[in-house]
Amino acid sequence: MSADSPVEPPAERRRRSTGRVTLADVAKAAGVSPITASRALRRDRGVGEALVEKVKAAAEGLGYVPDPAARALASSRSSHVAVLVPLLTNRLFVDLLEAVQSVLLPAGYQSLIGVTHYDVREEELLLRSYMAHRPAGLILTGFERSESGQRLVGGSGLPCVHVMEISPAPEVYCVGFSQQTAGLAMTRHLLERGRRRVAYVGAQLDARVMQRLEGYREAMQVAGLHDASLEWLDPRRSSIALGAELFEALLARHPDVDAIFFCNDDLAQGGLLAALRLGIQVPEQVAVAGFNDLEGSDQMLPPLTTVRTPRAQIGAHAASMLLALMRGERDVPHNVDVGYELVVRGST
Amino acid sequence: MSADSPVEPPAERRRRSTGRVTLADVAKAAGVSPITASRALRRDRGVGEALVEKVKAAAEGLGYVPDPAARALASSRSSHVAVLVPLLTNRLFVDLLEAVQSVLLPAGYQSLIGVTHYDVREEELLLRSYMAHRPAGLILTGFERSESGQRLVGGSGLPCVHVMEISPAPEVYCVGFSQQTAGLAMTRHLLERGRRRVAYVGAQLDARVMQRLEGYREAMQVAGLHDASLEWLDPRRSSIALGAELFEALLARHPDVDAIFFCNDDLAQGGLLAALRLGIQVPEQVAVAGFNDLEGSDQMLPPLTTVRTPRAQIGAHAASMLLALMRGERDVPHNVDVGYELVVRGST
DNA sequence: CTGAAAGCGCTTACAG
DNA sequence: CTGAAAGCGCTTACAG
Repeated sequence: MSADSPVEPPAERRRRSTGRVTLADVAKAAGVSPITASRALRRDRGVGEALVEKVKAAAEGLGYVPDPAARALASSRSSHVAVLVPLLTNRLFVDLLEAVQSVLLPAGYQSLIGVTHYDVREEELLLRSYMAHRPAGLILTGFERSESGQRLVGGSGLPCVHVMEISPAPEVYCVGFSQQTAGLAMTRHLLERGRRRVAYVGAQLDARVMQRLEGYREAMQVAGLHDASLEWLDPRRSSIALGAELFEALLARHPDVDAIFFCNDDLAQGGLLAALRLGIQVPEQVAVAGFNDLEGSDQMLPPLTTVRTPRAQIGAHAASMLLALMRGERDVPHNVDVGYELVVRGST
Repeated sequence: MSADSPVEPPAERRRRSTGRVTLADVAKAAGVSPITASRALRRDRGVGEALVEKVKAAAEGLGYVPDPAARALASSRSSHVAVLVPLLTNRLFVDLLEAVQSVLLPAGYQSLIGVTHYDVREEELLLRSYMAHRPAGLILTGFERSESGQRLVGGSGLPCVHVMEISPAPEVYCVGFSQQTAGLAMTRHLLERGRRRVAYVGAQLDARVMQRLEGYREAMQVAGLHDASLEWLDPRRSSIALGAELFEALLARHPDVDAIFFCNDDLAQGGLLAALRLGIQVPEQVAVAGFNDLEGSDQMLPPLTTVRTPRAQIGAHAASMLLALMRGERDVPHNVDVGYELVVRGST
């Protein structure tokens, strides 16, 4: 055996072996061709059950790990799924991502997480950069994007699932709920509690915040109580501090307001803390409602009434849907409405 | 031109072109060989400035995007950096990640984000799976990992930067601060305020929480005030609700406690809310301190005294350090201490 | 149901 | 400073 060494150098020098256990090694060990080994491992078409077992055993024994790069190059499809969310600082999207990962990872897919900061230009750059990695699929938040971003997605022909919103469009896959209906439901709840001067406070002003506003408007108009001066829209990033600031400013300007519907729980928590600071009674003087049921909302004084949004369910369902699309399944439902839940606590 | 079609099919049928603009196209357009084009684009070794410009122009003109899979396969090094954090539900790590991404993305690297849930077995699985992608580098949180996780990292020979903690070990790269010293500083602050019965409340009990505990112990022992029954350690996940629960339980058991040092701000916020609910005066009856300066801490009643941890700086610095290591730079500083800041507010 | 050949798009290792 | 050849580790497209 040691006799080989002196003769081989020239050949050896040419090689660039990475020391990796390769599919060829597995095939040799199993006594089949590399193609068969490849097919057996991927459970592709018919390969005799006996062979599949033999190949799997060989792979196991050698500690074979398929090379994603080689696979991607040969098949022009990687094991990556690009997942784009607006923010990681909103717990909502973290919960969504965790659920997505919990479905995708066991299925052999890696998530490439992109944070768009609610900026369509940033999203487009991310899309462009991630597309170069030939992802196997896409998960995108909502439907708001730039023209060319849209084209990138459409032109790629890649399976794509949109999350958080729903859409009747048949050419689009989505998992979410009607933000507008949820906004309507919360406003109705406040009206049913006897509130008349109900304000809506929105920040960030992304599409979903505006859809909730639509629901609020509809409920207020139906009740004949709509007053445009009670719509407070601030483009700044949603936060506890901003909620406190807007709560104080709104009540200074409109002392007769008897309920505030904040578009997100962090704002509402800030509002509740401001009320404590200012000695304003909640809900006696003013009722406070939020959206999303974020951490801490149930601990506030008083506990915050809000809309619980099933983001974990959305993430898991979207990932499963994407898996089905990537498998090439036909008649996958396009539009999945997972609903929402009104959670009434002490603040209203 | 249309005359070609009838003759070519057999050859065409063999091809599997993806329609992508390839390096060969760029090389042809620039009138150089693919190798030269490759080197020019990567700014590898000497390629005439004139040629570099010509190649770049050609690439630009054709809209060339390098194929990461092909690059990874040929060089056995991808453009991925694996970044492992314990949790995304702690804002701390989100801030860290954002900073890492903001440095890595412009440099052409993608982050593969892995969430370990403070579980060394989960971390090991992630490591194993990410290693298959031949990442160009690693960013890991802390030093606590399984034997085989350790071996995976060490054996790979990959550049690796550890974040959040520091270590004098010369073979290890890290960016962080001394958690123990920070814990010591906060405890001293409470003692200087005249507090004598200072409790430490920790949850999760990961390495850093225990290091802060060490600092607390040291300060208490030096002051001759250490009392082991005032160390409250709960393995459950840190949260606002848990902080409220532990605050109430601790004061019920030890009514003489005059200060509580929570290992994280979410716990402390919960403690503050519980105090409000129970009518316990903060800081008069009991002072409350937290750690990390998370969102909302400055909005609490009273505002929370805490330790501001420069996680954005840590993330950015770690990413730059990794970039230097991946470039093969020598004498990169091993151990970067970015410090921390005691933020004294109304709660102490 | 299985396999020999070619190719995916790059870079490494040698030469010149 | 530039290039022709080979190879990275897989899978696709054809055959049988």
